[in-house]
Amino acid sequence: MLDLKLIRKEPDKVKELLSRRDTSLVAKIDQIIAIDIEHRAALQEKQELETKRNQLSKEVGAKKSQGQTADTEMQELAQIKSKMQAISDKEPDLFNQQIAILEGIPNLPAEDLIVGANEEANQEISKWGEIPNFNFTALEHDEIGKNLDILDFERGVKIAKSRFTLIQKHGAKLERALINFFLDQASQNGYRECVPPILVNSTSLYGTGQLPKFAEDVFKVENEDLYLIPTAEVPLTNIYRDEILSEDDLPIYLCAYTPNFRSEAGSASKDTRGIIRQHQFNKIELVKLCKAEDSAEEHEKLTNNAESLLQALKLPYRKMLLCTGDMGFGASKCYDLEVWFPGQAKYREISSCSNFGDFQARRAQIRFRRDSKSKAELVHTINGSGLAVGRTVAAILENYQNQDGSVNVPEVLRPYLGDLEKIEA
RNA sequence: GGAGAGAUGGCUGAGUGGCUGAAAGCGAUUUCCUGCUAAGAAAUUGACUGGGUUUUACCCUGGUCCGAGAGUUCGAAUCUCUCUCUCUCCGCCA
Repeated sequence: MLDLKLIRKEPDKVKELLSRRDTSLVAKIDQIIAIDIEHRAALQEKQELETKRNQLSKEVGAKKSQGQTADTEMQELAQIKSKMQAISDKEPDLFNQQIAILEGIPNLPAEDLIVGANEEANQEISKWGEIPNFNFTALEHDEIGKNLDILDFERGVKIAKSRFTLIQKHGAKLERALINFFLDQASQNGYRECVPPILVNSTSLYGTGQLPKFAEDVFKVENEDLYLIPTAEVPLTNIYRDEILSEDDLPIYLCAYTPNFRSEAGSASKDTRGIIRQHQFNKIELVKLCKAEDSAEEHEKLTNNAESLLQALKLPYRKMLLCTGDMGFGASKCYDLEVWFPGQAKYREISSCSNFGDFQARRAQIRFRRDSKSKAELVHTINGSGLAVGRTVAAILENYQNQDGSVNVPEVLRPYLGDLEKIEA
């Protein structure tokens, strides 16, 4: 959520930055400012009435305790009360209108981003690794997985529904090996390993920005205020919700392996084959809470942490800096890591590393104090995948495939698989 | 699932209608004191927010907040109702 004070103070700057994302947002800022003026007038009026009420009530109390009557004061109070009725309905109403609009406004993009409407304007920052040159026709991962009997799409659908897949045998082992490898790496990089709840309440989803705007993207538990997490970012970021940390606590590095659940509403015919886009998938998430002045550097470091995993697995990838129009709702700056899929002959996102600035921290009220005298300040939050496990499995199947249908195991994973070198049917 | 108890500031914990934004203790900060440390003394110490002042900061002056929401009352941490959560015991269970 944007800072209302910033909107008041520098409306033109806010509008200019938001228009880089989407020009239609400018009107919303104007709306907020208009309501804000009205709201503050109403608030002032209400507070003046409250002041009077408090004064008179005190006088009534004083008189009554001395056995005197206080009819004049009581009459005046009755008048004030009826005036307050109207205003005390209006004031919170205006405030709620303001918040409702504010909740739907995305974060300001960082000033140095390329302005663009969609992924076509994203900027390639770097490329790593060599694209494998097969002397046979490379298969796509779903084909390879079926042939090896490690991906069972039909039965996944039977058990649940479409976009659910049964992973088994060496596929399941590979999945587990990756989870362990990623967690070990995260630990080495200083991240605190967590096993958080994977059902969270609506307040937590609000804190990270999934609610209220993106309610249709998450699965909700019936008759409970609980949702399946779409990413471990939600529970991890919310660990310190409504808390004031001390400066020494920062930066905080957190990581967790969790399954993630997404309804994929609106992506009906996208990626229907394979395990690229599933309702349930495993991911290791990296989260950082830090001071404002450190967030740019911490963001770079977190992205490097994610990149180093692809490098260790020797998977070719490119690093994209997202343009203003392609970024997620809460991000102010975002790198996507895209891994090469030889079967599909294209790069696909495998990690998204975002700096949220204070956008999430304001919603979740995560603050810190520099010393005992200073005011509480919002932290900055940063997160990224390190990495999406299912997509890594898919990438390994495609990049490490052999002509005979077998798949080599990346060297770095062999210790995790009892020194297995090759997955064969 | 059944029965009961409870929810107050960074923490412990008083407070059953006005003198309570909140006793007391702990912790923290500042100052004083002893040659350092330890001990001791004093003061300060919640969050959010409107307005004034202001480059900020500081300051001044209001308002709201004692789990959440609604109600009673001139006045609610305190009374009533609804909800949420926590704890204890019993039952069930990985």
